[in-house]
Amino acid sequence: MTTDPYSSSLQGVASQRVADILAGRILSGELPPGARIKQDELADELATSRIPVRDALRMLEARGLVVIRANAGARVMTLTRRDLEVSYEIRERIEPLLLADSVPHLTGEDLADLRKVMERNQGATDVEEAMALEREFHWITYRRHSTPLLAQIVERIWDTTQSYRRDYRKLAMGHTMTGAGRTHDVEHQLLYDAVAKKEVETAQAALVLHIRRTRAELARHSGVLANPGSGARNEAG
Amino acid sequence: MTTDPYSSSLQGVASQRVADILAGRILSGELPPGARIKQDELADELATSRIPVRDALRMLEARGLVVIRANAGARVMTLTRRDLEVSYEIRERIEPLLLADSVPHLTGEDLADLRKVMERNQGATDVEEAMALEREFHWITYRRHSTPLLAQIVERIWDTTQSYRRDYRKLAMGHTMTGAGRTHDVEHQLLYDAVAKKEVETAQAALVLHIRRTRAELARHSGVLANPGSGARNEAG
DNA sequence: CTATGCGCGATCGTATACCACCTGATGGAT
DNA sequence: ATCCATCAGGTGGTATACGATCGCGCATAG
Repeated sequence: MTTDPYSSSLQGVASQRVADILAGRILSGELPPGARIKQDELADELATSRIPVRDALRMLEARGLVVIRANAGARVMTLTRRDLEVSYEIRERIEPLLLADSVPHLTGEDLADLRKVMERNQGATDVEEAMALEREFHWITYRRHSTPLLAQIVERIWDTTQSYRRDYRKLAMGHTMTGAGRTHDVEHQLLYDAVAKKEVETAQAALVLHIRRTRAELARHSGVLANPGSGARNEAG
Repeated sequence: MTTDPYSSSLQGVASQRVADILAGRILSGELPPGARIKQDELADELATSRIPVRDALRMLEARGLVVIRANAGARVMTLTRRDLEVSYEIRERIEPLLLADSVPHLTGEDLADLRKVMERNQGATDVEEAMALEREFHWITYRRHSTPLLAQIVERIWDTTQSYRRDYRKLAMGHTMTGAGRTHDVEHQLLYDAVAKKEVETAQAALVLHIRRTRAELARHSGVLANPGSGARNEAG
């Protein structure tokens, strides 16, 4: 039970329940990018009718987790290498905004939580655990934001890129465990220190560094990761 | 007719048709922020059942145009002053990315279109016309992008802020028609010149200036515009 | 052997009817 | 005057049915 920064409450509403379950499966990698999602099948499995399933799919489309094509079904969102690259460029530019909005209002307890997660992360060896902790770490720094709009955009990007980050981590774990892993930890430490001291601009710089280096790392390895990039300029019907 | 980066055609699909109509009403201001949307009513009016209407509402929720609360109905998205401010800060940071991605690939015809729209805009006095031309102008500069993800985010922000921009323009038209209006035109000219010369960084700078100044202008007048801002830090169930 | 077109099945989209539940408002009791 | 209970409107969900559309395999032509 990780403290997922997303997870909406509302248990009684079937569509929300379906959406949560589906989102979990996508974010956990159980449903990989490109996987087809059949409405009947899912409705049957979750003991509900197709309407909540359809509603859930629309909700997930809103979050960028699935893509729906009329009469052709829903599939888990796929990103091209370029999309992934762009996602990081966007993060680099807007997450500092979210951070600056939150940091001044973080409490002592928030900082304690942050430190705890950071330290647990430094000892983590399991990919799933590391991903969850990484996510939690950053979202604690964003915890006291007052800009849901911005947070939603950021979260959406985290969600849509999650599967690809996982693929990378699994790949990287084999041969860079000590090198890249350590750098990652150092960056977290830098970010934590700046956040704890409420040095907003330093924290922003640390965050940008962190995101940019991760992007570069990911780009370096993206050759082996799948994806038939369509180098098309805009779309035309 | 703005160059919508997605806008699926598909006329046969009722839900898409409903979504398009609803989006039009919201963007035109016919349905102002906060307006309630009743499913039965809309279904009846458009001679369809509630299912396509629900689907359409979910689609519009995905675009950030409406907000759906379980059992409490759908309403046109409302932004607080803070949301509006943040929207502009986001635009300031990510639209230059989109611009840089597109400008190098703009054709001579694109530039001709751009110039045409700019000149028509300089003579426009009608608020609706000016808004449409403003939108078209910028989207022509983005026309040759290859990053639908980024374009989608940008378009979403344009959509959700449209009603508020309209309110401002209507307000400003009365007493700043010559002052602010001229500045606006000059900025467009600066952007156009840089784009035409394919000076990407200059164009980006001009764009940032344009967005930032618009934001400042809007903030200055936002006092009179509605909105009961909830100064709450994050949400808590 | 490859390419083109056809047709059928699997799914999706939509319609209808009905019940269950939530929300907001109305009105009465303290 | 404030608070709580009740009630209608409206949405969420279920069940069922049927037309429309897309993918894919198969037959046929080159």
